[in-house]
Amino acid sequence: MAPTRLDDFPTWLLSRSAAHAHQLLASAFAEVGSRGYHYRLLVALEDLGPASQASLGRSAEIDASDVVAALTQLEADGLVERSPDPDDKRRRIVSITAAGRRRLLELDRVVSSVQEKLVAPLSGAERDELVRLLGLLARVERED
Amino acid sequence: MAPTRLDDFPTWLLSRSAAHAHQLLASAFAEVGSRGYHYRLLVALEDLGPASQASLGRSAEIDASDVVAALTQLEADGLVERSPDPDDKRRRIVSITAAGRRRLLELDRVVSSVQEKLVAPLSGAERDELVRLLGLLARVERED
DNA sequence: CAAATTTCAGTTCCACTGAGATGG
DNA sequence: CCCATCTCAGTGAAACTGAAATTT
Repeated sequence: MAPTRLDDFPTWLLSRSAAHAHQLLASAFAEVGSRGYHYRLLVALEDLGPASQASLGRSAEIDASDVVAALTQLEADGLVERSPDPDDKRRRIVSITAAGRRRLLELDRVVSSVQEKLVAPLSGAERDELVRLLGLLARVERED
Repeated sequence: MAPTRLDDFPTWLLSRSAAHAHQLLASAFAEVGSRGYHYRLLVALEDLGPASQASLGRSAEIDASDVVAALTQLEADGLVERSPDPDDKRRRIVSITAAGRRRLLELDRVVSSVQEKLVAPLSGAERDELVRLLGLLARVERED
């Protein structure tokens, strides 16, 4: 055992790779004037259709307090709309606008190109295997 | 292509897994009154022997300004010592103490048990493959 | 009453930037 | 003059906590 080298620890490798991925994503988003939260919320909106802020937060795995601020920005950019829910007055129903859909398609391209850049050193089979293995870790995580 | 689902993106899976790993590590370190930076600096000290703060930072991949604060804590706990470098008065030479070595062994055990917990859902072969694939990503990263 | 939603304010952690002082 | 080192101060994103108001 060589406990002095971090480079074989799964935790270390994961942390390094994720930091790299995060940096690629953050700078790619920044180049088009967006952020990870914005993309994730737009994705959740397309998945769910018009939805409450709380359910969007659960779907995008973003804390409720952060959802408020991010949606305020998206609303200011005309990408989403908030309206009161007539059936439940606690809720505000959020829907994506036409501009929001266009923006999402644009961000999809940005994200896809980042994926490509990230896994560039791997073969097709290796990419699939990486996704499969990480999926196994994520699945267990989710069961906690 | 289904661009609306994040769950197949390597960046997303990496982020989720790394967050999980980080949480496991952080709480394991916290239980014994330590932190990731402390462990990484102690490892770097064992790798390099007595070294300047700047070189420790490069080895542990910790920003110079953060190295200062972390070493101040380690010094307060008696785990490292700082002394002026007679040959280069800009430098402070950091060395690990006997208590620091004992601490490092203890933290090695903590870290090892976290690795085990993290990759528990994978078979031995799968663990090796995950490490290999992440290593490929990390290697390219390092060449930038 | 308990629970859910929205919101604000504040905190923590990590990683970085900028600047200044010292010295090579 | 330029570069490296150490240090402090401050910034910014991500994620969270606590609390309050409203409504179910």
